[in-house]
Amino acid sequence: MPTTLKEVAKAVGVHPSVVSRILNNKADNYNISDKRKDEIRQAALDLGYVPNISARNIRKGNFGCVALLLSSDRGKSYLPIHLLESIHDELDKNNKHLLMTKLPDAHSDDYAKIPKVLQTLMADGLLVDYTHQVSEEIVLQIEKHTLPAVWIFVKHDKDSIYPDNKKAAKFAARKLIEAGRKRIAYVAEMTHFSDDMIDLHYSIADRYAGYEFEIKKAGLKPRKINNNGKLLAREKQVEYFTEILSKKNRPDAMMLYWSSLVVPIVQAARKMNLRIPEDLSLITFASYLSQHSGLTIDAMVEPEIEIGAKAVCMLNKKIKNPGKSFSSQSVDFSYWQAGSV
Amino acid sequence: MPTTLKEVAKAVGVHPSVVSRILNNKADNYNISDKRKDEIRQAALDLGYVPNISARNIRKGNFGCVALLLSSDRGKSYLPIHLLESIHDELDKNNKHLLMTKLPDAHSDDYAKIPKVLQTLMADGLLVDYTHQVSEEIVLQIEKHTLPAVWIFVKHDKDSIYPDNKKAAKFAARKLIEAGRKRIAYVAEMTHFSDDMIDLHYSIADRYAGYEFEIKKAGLKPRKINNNGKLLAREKQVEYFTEILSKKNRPDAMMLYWSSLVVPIVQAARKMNLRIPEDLSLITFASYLSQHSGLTIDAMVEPEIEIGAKAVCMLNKKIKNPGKSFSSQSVDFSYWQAGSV
DNA sequence: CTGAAAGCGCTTACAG
DNA sequence: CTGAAAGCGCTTACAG
Repeated sequence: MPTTLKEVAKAVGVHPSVVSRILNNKADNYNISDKRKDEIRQAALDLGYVPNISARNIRKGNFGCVALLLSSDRGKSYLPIHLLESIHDELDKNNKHLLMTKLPDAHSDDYAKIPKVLQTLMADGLLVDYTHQVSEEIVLQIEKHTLPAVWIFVKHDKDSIYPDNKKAAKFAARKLIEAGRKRIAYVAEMTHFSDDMIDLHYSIADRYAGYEFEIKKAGLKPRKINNNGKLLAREKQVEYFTEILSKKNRPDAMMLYWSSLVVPIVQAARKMNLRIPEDLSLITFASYLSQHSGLTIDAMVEPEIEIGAKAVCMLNKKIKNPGKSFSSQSVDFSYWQAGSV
Repeated sequence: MPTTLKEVAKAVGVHPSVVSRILNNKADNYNISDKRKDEIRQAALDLGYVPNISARNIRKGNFGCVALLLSSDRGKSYLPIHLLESIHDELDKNNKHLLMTKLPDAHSDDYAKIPKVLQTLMADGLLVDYTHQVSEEIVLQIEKHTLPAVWIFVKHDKDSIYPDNKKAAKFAARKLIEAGRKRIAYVAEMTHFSDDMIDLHYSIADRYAGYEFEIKKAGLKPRKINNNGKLLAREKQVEYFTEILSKKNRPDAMMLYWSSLVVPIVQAARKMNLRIPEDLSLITFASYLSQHSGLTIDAMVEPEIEIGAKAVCMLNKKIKNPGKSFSSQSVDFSYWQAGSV
């Protein structure tokens, strides 16, 4: 069993409160001799004393901890390492810890577990990372819960931090227009979403809207490539894009919903002997990490670091002002240039 | 301030201990009437009562929590989402929470913070994910620490869970040999490691060793492609591989240290009009996620889910048997077939 | 300078 | 069936 404060005190022959004061540097007002301080600190070290945080927390009345709530379903929450690190670092500045928690999803058997999970959480606040629209029930459960919560990658009126997808899409479209492209297509995601997902992520609508807006403004015609909304197996994708690129009136530029589309499109382009960017300009949305993992295509990069930091800031404010809500904030994408436009 | 047990008790007009017993289902032996049970549960619900976990933990003498220790340095720890989820799920089965903690690295200014971080951790055990050899100092700090620890993705004699890279490399080499390839090259990583990293990850040696073993066994000649150990900018990589593939005696198969090498090699192959796999067979090491993010190359896939689960198992055993060590365990890669061999 | 005491919110033998 | 009490390990006014 771990050493307690009492044991350290006994070893030195003083009262536990003295040890506590010295170890917590609350002794400045008391003119305790350096000798005694050293003596006590050394004893704590020798005995391998580690303060019991639970005991401390119970006194302080908080947990010094924030929980990151994730979906259990693969694909329903988005947790790139940079987001995680940024959340951690920002919490660390406030001497708070980060707790990871997957919440059972609506259709799962464990659904009834949610309240239990939320109850057993040792956290002062919640960071909710449900990338895709989550069931009403979960939202309700979380809002009903006493803990302050901030939502990330989701567009709510209040208490959310999300990337400005529409603005980024406009920016990307303008890049392609400025490059002199005339037949600029938008390629929607085709593989990521399962059929039973009714509520789609806001980025799906917003990216297209931004694209459409700029294209029309430039007097061009929007074209959406999405295989009629049907999923397409990985193997079939190259074929699909090859066909599109072999038409007479083929696109001379493409804007991709997500970087997973890059591989089949680049393969199709090479098959058709189309040079990038001379014959075909490409720009995609991508994760921050893509910049460092060999993406050779220009990208609108998710502002994961900033989102993490801002979310923690907002959550801290909510923790300090219980019951208060804050306006949601959008964050701009950054632009990663790789010579494909 | 949150509702306490006492307040619930007062609302119903009973003693706090009664409420505690009923809410924790310890009331079976006491024949408490269903009516009273319902009454108390309802009151707890109405008042939004959430038990204070710190208070509970302090009584139980543990934290119900395990900390995952990560490096602060990008690239020094490897945290794919499936590993994280698997760790979470396995802990969840044991009603334990997961705490994320980045530890300052040896060369950082915050280095002195390590002991403090370790001290302030509310955890019953440590899962250490320092993918690359970590400084002696950190190892020492962690071993000195009273908490039981398990290391993942690292090959120690004791208390570690790691993937069997040598075995996987042998398997991959055999695949290429069985496909009738004669000029099988091994492509070492060139971009990931900075110059100042002296201790390299064991996978670097082990993968090459496995490859070399099988190649020699088959009477073939090992060839290592690594640009003389020098880093190569992304842009230069396609050039580099194009040159290699344009030689008369070019490789007819390649085994890649990591999937980040796929893009430049595939691009170079297309430039040279080499068909995959007819003219060039490829097989790479990759993360579990790659299978779902459009990797079109056969891969030895990191067993992230199994590693997470096994690490948690071992850690649980260590928590139950303080001071005891366990033999390290290796875990096999799985093989992802994508038609490139 | 130091100690005795109260108390954070909870659980659990123990007594009735 | 229920209550009074002790105690988990700590911190912090309060008293000396």
